Amino acid sequence: MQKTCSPRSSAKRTCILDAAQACFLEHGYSSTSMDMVASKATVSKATIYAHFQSKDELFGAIIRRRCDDHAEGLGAVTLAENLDARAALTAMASHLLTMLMNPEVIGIYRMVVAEAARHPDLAKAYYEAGPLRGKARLADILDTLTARGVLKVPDSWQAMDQFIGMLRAEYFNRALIGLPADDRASFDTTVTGAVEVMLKVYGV
Amino acid sequence: MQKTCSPRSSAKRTCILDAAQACFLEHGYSSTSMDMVASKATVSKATIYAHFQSKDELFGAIIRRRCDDHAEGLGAVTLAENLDARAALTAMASHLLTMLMNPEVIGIYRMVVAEAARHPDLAKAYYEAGPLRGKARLADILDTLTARGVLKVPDSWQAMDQFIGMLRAEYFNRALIGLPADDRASFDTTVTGAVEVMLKVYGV
DNA sequence: GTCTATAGAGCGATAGAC
DNA sequence: GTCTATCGCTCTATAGAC
Repeated sequence: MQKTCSPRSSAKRTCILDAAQACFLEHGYSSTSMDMVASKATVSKATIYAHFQSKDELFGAIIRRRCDDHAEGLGAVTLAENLDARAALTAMASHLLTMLMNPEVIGIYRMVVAEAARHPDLAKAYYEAGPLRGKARLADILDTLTARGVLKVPDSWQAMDQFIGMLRAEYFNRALIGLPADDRASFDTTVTGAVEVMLKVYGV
Repeated sequence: MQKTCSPRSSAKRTCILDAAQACFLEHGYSSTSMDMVASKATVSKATIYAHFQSKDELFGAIIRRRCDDHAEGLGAVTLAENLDARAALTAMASHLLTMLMNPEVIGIYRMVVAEAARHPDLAKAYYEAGPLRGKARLADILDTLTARGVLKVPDSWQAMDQFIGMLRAEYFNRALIGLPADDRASFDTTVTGAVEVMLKVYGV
């Protein structure tokens, strides 16, 4: 469909994206050089510039590609017909926290935070393609549970923010800044605690 | 107390630290050059290297200095004698969220997150000097409120994590990645919502 | 301690052959 | 499209005068 072919999903292009992603995740945006990416992708630097106009554009392409994957991942959170509130909330929580703790997801988030000041447009694209879609999906589930009568959530967006906030608390935050997990806040205590709070506040 | 004097709090040293902090906050660690710092501090680059061995060491000195300030700030959250639970929680929440939204605090946190992979020791120092001290102080307040009989918090550390998590949810997260505030999540709705949840779950 | 000047390395991006 | 070779620039860090 394009003039000089340059297919969006050529093997080389994918190879460059994979290599660049690995480099960015490991060293951050600014500290990753195009030579490093070229070396990792086993192509020449000029080839990279044949596919991507600049380092910034390469960075953006990676963020966009990953966001699509995240969105797919959260779309997979479906709701079995006859789950009670506790089971449904627990499924949502462990699915979400598992995704948040994925090293790739943490790496992308670190980069977005780090480059927020200089790439606000990228942060916006990331937010809308990733977290926002996930939140919408999960708020929808809360509304469904309310409609079924197993929960009573007046404002599903606010409740969702609180739910996600509790899941992204200590356990996730330590991982985000690279600290080892603590005894006091584990995966299970975080999930169970957040679910219990939701049940007490929004249970029928 | 040192050989060649080089006092830790010389005027030039403080001046360099102030300038470097401003540059790091604005451009991030990697994108800040020593020339920029020298220019902003109106000293020569060589003078900076007379006070700090490397760019890394300069970065560390700034983080450490700021952490002391944060700890002081949270130490100021004291508890009036006859506050009820809602008033006490609201005071804690607005004080904490105000501090979190401070551009300097956000900037420092961004840098710690961004450099977490390459400066794990710094992240640890930051966490222990900053968030950990704050959490200990606030968990202590929850215990006091429980002792007074106006709250019933079985595990003050978990409750504190959940409280802080809700405060650091959407409203803070958007600021962290540089997005403008949203209608749905404002300062007031975040504080009020978190307090209401805490009251419903841990109220007497 | 503080300056000017510069070394020495690495960066993003491009030219030109094929 | 892909390569080799290189430009022009900026970076961290240092040398040497004062």
